[in-house]
Amino acid sequence: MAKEITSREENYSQWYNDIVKKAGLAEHSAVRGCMVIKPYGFAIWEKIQAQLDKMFKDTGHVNAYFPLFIPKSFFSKEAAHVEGFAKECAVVTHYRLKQSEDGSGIVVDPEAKLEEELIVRPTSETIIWNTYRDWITSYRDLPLLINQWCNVVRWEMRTRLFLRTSEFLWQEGHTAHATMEEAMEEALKMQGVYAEFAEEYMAMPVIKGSKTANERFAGAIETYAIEALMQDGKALQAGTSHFLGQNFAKAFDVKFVTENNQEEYVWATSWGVSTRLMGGLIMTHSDDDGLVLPPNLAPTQVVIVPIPKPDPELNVIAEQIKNDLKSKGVSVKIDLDDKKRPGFKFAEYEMMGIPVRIGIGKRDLANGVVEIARRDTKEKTSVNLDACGDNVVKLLADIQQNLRQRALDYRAAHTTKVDGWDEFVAVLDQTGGFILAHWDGTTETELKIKELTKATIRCIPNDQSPEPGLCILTGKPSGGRVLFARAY
RNA sequence: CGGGGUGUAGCGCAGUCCGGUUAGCGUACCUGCUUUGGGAGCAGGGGGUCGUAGGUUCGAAUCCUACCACCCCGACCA
Repeated sequence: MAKEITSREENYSQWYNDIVKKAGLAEHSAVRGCMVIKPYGFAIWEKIQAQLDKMFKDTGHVNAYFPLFIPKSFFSKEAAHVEGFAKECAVVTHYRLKQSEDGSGIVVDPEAKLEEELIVRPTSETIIWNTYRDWITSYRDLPLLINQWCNVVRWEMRTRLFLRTSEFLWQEGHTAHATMEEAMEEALKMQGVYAEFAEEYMAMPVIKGSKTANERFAGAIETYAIEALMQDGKALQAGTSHFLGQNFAKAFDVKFVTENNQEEYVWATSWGVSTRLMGGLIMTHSDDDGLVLPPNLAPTQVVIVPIPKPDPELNVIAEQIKNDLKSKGVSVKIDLDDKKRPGFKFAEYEMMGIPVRIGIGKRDLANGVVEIARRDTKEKTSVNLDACGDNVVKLLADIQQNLRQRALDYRAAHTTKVDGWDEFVAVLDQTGGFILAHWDGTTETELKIKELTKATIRCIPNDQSPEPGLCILTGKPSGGRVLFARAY
């Protein structure tokens, strides 16, 4: 019992931390607020990256890379943007160190002060739009559809592994368009890409919606988001896509000439998802035995464990199964470690969330079968050796499907329509989860509700149906329900 | 940034109040033997600037000061 984790019921936060650590995903570093992503955690991130990157390419985007540092003056060109990020920026002021006068160590050389301070990017709109000015002159240059994979820094006061760290990895797409309609369409398209990725690959159901003015990205006209529901009943914003209007084009003077020889400002979008997705992945599926990974994102989908320990006869069979599965596109690992016993390995692979485990023992072999165990339900079945490959392929698809269905069921059971204030408060405290309720549309009311209950408006659902009602707080008229929740 | 807590072997902890042998326990690790179908048993062994830097003292894990990091709860955010 070397690696027990805290149960969700006992302490959800601790459970999350235990999984991140004990599944070998990440750990705290010596640097405040910054994490080390360990090989297994990074392998999952690489799977996420690879799939998203493919989806971006399939929708016509290309990758590029822009600088980590942004001159302070660029940063302050778009008023709302500066205001939104000013409080959490790391600033580079000097470019040299030297031995201190008294020999006690290294100090910042006061003579090496930068003429203009550099901001470590919290997001790259400004440096990118400053560059786009030179790249865009004609309607023929549009649309410009660029993405970059990089790190960003937002100086957070309170951090949690993957969910909120001072430095994190993400991708940010930045596109330029000739018309408002096209930019709007792009922003919605990428919200759709994120939603598809979340549902099909992460098996994490999401609600697509737009943000209220209060929750909108600094500098955006409209922010679209995907919102997921975690197992503790709290919402997680898993991706955002912004329609930026002409705000950045005007701030950085990015104009193009139309077919009719008219000079116009460019329309913009930006969109991003981050390593925060890892947090969502963990909290959507995992259980008290450890991580549970959807097969589509598991670095290793199947592990083969010879029982009681590897020997030539078993290894040959294991190798056959592995080759068969590999030819079917499944990633497989055979555990040839003869120092650890099977029970230990079972627990270890469950902690790591490997979707399928195949046990091969002499007793099985005598009967021409292998034991197949699935991580999501922990069911074990005996399967004929010749049917093993097909069976596992089917099982992986089934696990992917089951995880998604389970998450959908959870969400359905934790989404409540509420019409009165007392009920709103009661549901928040007892059931948690998403609440669909009427709101009068003002920021003032939204903030008041947040102050009273800590719940925020996660989004105005894209598929919101018109329905007259009364605001749960003020009783003023509302045209439709919005999605409330306590959030990460 | 406020309130509370923690920091001693890879991990988990005792010892700290009330300073005084050689800093201990569990686990992990190494060696050997016996084991092996759900986290093996026995025996032996290695591993510590007690978070960092100062200070008090004959003597500091223990007392004092400052700093750093992390955890929990708040305010801010992806």
